[in-house]
Amino acid sequence: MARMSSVDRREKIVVAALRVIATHGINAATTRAIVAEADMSLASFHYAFSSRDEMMRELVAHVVENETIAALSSIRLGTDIRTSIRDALLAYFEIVTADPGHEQVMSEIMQYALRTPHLAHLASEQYERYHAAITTLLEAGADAACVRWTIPVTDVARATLTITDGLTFGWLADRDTAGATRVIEFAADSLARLATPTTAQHDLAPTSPNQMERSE
Amino acid sequence: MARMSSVDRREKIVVAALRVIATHGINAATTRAIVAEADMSLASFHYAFSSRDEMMRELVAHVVENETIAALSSIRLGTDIRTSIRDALLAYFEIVTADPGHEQVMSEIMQYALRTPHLAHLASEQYERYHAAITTLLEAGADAACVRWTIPVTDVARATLTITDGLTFGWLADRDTAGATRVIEFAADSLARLATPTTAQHDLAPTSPNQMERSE
DNA sequence: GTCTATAAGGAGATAGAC
DNA sequence: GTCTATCTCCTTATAGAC
Repeated sequence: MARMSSVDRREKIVVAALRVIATHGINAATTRAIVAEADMSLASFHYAFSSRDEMMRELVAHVVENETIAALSSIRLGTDIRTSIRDALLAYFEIVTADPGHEQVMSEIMQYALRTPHLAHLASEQYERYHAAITTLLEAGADAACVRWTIPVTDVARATLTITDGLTFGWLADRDTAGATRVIEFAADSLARLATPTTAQHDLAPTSPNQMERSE
Repeated sequence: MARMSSVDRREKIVVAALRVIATHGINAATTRAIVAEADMSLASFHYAFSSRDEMMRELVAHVVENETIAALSSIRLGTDIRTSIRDALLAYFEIVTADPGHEQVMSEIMQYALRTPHLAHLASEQYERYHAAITTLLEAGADAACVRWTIPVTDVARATLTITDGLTFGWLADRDTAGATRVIEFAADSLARLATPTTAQHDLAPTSPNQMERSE
């Protein structure tokens, strides 16, 4: 095996560990299984990391840093906010169904982090990154559709994140793609109702923002 | 230790295993940790179960059979459907926040089941039970409020389940109770819009109470 | 820097006394 | 039926040759 820099070797190990977790679950991610996947010796592992725990810390950090934007890059925005939301949810959901193992890995790693006191803060940081990314997307979507959100956009983002999490978890449990698709239609309707056209210049809010009239 | 029937001994072991999982996570649920919690010897464990796997199968089945209704028994129905839904979601959410460990255990066990080919069907069965329970509750709520659902009640149930799952997962990650509460308000608004009064005797639907009937 | 060999301990499971 | 003692395998981690 050729020499490689310490950083590359650590990266290689982490990526191999992610593959092992995807295939056999986080419980099977022993150092032996990981070095077999990475095609290196057990000693090389402990040359790169002082312990398995240290590797797991780096793995969680790696996931938090690299996983945020991938699912959102494929989103296209349109001029109708409901359609934009629906398409975005469908695009996300298609990523989930196309690679269920990936979401299962994310979920297992989050659970591992939540169980590990030193890593728990990384789980909430990961969640915060998703939240921020969706917030940005919702703002861009509103601009493109010439609408504004009638409640704080961060609250719209949290509702959206709640729905994507629920869709993911539920589909992993029962694989009911048609049912999930119907929920997406409902969610797109409901979230779109939180937007109102910006063409009217007055910014007078209606008495109950959640019951905004939609232009029919 | 006094003798106990085989069924009692197995039950005692399963309950002890659940306590271990709640305290230290499913990875720490070794046979040794479990028998220590159950205050019995290692040999007694293998007298009751032929293997740890067999115990885990029974544990998952135990959870599936006993966990369904607990969260729903406290729900009270009112005459306003939006309020009923909101109160029910808040009641569920309060159960989650009052005992976060419990939901984490359920989540870990579901994940374990999904990873174990022989047990995967139990995960979907568990999900189906939740789905059925919520369906029943939604039907009773609609009756009490003199409304009917404008889309199949099973679809309303799936949307509701999506939201409760998302609320749970998200709150476990970031513990933002206020944010979750705002999502519940949004969800109650959105779900209530799927109902329409039954006071008018004709079953002619009002003009497009929602867009769910839309299909591509 | 990377390897082989091995230490040290934890895991599931079993044997055999009582 | 329940116990103690033990087997065998697997785990993380390290020592020391090259």
